[in-house]
Amino acid sequence: MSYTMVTDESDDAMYSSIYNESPSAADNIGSGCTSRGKGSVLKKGPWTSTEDGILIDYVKRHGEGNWNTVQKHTSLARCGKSCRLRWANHLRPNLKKGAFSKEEEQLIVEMHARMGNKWAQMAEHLPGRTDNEIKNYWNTRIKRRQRAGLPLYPPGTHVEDLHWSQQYHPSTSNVTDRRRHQDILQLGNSKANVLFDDLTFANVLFEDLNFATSLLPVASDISDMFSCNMLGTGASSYMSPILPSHSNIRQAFQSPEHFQNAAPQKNPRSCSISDHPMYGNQHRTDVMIQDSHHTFTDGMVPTSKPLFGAVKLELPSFQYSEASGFDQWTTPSTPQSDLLDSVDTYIQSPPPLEIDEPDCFSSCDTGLLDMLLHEAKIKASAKHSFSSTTCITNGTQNVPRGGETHIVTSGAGEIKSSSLIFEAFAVVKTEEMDEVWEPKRADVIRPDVLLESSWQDQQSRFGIVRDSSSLSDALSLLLGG
DNA sequence: AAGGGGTGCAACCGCTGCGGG
DNA sequence: TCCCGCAGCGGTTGCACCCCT
Repeated sequence: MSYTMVTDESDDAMYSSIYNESPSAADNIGSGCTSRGKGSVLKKGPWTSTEDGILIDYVKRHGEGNWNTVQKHTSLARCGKSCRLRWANHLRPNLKKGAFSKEEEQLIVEMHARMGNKWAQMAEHLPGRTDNEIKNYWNTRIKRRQRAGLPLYPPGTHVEDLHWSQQYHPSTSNVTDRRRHQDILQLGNSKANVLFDDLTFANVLFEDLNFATSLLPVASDISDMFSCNMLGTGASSYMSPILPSHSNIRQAFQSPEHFQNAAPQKNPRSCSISDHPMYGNQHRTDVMIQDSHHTFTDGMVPTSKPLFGAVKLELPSFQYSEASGFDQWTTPSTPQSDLLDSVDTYIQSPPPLEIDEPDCFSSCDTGLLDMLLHEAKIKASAKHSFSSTTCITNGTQNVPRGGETHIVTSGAGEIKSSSLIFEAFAVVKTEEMDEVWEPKRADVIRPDVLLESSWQDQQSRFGIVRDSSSLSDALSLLLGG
């Protein structure tokens, strides 16, 4: 749908009446445009063609910038911000109108996976497109995919599996990002919230299970199953992830060293989530799904509205510094060393901690494990064609495909996947809220830890040669092997 | 045909960063 | 160093249009 909001001359008069003379006109003066040049009330609302012409003429004569002087030098009763926006989004030359092309759509998806809601930065890589356009597109896309029950990122776009970790990495999330998350959640501190922790982990699990989709054909199904069974929503796996409040994270990780100090360095096995300020002392958080117009449960949640236990679901953003050279990334022929390094590190690294309770699964088994395994067997038996060298970049454009370098062999990926699946069972277990759960492997699925120290470091630090055999066995079970 | 909800675009709002005085 | 104004960004809202019943 495409239509212009420019009104004709008669509308101009109408809007003059509405915005400048109506009793409510003063109410239309937002704090963003408070100046009242020439003693007149600044106009708001849709632009008229006359106003457009005036602005275009002004820019021709004076160039862009100095938007606040537009009102002084012209008859426009618009604030500078409004002028700038109008020019940038509609009037400036070389603007590309119309629907996004497939290439543009894919680029947006991949950029969002990498950048998060950095619309302006995305617009820089889409000539002729504005940040507003991209933002609107993304928001509607989110809703579309949400309605369709699809994951936000199409299969094959796996960078999102990384940026969850990246976003929670204290040293890489910038101040602005952190600030913007301050109002995500207002969680109290009175008592431990096991469910909050559970859902947090569950979210990570879903992400990782989706990640594992390319490695494990059954993983996505498992993920969906999890979302239905664990959360009881019946929605897609992306419907109701719960993330910890960033403000809490900020408190917990005021410095990179903070976690290291607080983390169970001495004896990781003795780590309890409740030991850490990030995970301890959380209120129980229930899942609230809003799905009304302009309310996003996926990717964006209005932060100006009170959230009852709901969390801003801004998708994990694989935030890169501007200096990281995004252009390189957009050029397929250029080595994607940074991204791929992350990918490879993330995927190929085995879980850092062993499952130290041999009876974990039995004690944690709520029946879901059996169901999962059963389901996995069925699916695996139906998918004999599963290759042990599944390319993790299947379907993505910018991550090079194929080639040993970028292919994750079944070993590590499987280990991770199965490990994460098993992680979930501890999570499932704790849905029985009456029990006090003391996770022994909290830092296994804490992305900040995963980033803070490499998997390999974790291994060496904890003196763990990963118990990969058990996990491989588990995977074999999942695959019906 | 009508109306009510959904959809998508345009514009506004609040905030931050930055540069100049 | 501080203050102030401007530019820009991201989130949010308003509203015209679409579509379904």
